[in-house]
Amino acid sequence: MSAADPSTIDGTAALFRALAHPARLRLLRLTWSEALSGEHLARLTTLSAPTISHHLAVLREAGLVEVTQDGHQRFYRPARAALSPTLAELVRGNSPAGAPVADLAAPEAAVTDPYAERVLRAFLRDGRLLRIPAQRKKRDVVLRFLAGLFEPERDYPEREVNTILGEYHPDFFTLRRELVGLGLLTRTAGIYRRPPPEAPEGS
Amino acid sequence: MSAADPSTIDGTAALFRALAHPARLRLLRLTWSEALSGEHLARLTTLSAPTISHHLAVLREAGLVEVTQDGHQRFYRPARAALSPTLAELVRGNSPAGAPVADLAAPEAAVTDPYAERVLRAFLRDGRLLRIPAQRKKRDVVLRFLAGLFEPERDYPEREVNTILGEYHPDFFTLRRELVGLGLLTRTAGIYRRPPPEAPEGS
DNA sequence: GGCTTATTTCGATCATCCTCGAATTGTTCT
DNA sequence: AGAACAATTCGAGGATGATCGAAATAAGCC
Repeated sequence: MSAADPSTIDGTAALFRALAHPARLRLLRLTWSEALSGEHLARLTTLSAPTISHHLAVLREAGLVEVTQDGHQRFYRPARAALSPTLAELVRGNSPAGAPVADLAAPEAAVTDPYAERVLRAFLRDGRLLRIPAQRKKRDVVLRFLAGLFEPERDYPEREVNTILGEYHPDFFTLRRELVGLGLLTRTAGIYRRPPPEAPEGS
Repeated sequence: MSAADPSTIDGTAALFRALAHPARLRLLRLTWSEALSGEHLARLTTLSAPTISHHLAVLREAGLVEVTQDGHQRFYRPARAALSPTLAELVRGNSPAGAPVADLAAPEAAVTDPYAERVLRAFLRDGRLLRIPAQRKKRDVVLRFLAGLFEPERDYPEREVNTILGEYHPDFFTLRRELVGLGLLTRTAGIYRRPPPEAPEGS
């Protein structure tokens, strides 16, 4: 129930938030060499028992400490594995090894065409578009994939379109223009829609 | 004037605080592959220009982004060096290489005795007491060093004694008891004092 | 069962932070 | 100089978090 998932942006922010208070950093330092009870920690710091309990709960919620119960006191120690990644790995959402992110990847993009799959694998990395393909055929593959991010028949204000496309490439403007140019999105009065899958193009 | 010093606990907390918001994580991600202007970022996210400016200022204050001015816009990119340490290194206050911390080390401990110096170097690491020496001679050296942390002739409530000693070792209780046992601290009515340097012991 | 100790929950207060509209500064172009 | 654009500062609101006293929970001990 705890340990906010660091593969999401909000989860990563929660992890950093748990570390963003000097009292909690001190608790991790004090317990580094040996596990300590909450009451012991309350006396080491100048904080009250409820406050220590609160901070330990935050650290536990973030998966940063491990607890072992003994008698009627609990001993806390840092969860070293959770502290092993670098800031850069966390910021980018990488697992240290290279595990799949695959989360932002494709809400609907059940890609079956082997050629399309190869192109997407080449241009998408970690949920981001490395660059916009220059070749028209490859660019079409990418644009169709991006169109799949939008639910058909739903209204999207321009700002939302920009946000969605911007997750994949900073130049959302070019992507948006090309999507409209191919008819994969339609624009009327500043509102964008993805046409129903039946009629992708008529020419 | 910026870039809160991560060798202090408060500085480290400030660094984590700068990373503890999803909007700022997103900004770092969006600028990872290419530097972007603030206005561009404002359109990629759904945030207003002042809000983006605020978040970029926070990141800059923490030394997490670099700025290059060009025309009348500024391009931001992540400061990768600042993002290279692991969480554990930051929590413990280690520089990744092994640079000196030397800050909590010794307010007054002008150690001149070469033997004492050798003992302290062996048992103190990064401003913490690795373990309490078992040999009496070595333990005396460490206890005399710890006594040097207290100003002579000043009143210390027990809580403050615990805090000061606790910075060096979790078992501040043993340390306190031994300091009193050697007469390096005196205790009267719950108040601790370090006696004047003239008369350390009479036996 | 009562008593003690360690931890947690609750409730309230106070401080900090986020967000944006409006206004300001600084830069480029004409 | 004046217009246009990007960035920042200022001020206000709403939200989140830190801290502690008091009370509740839980686990040993007598």
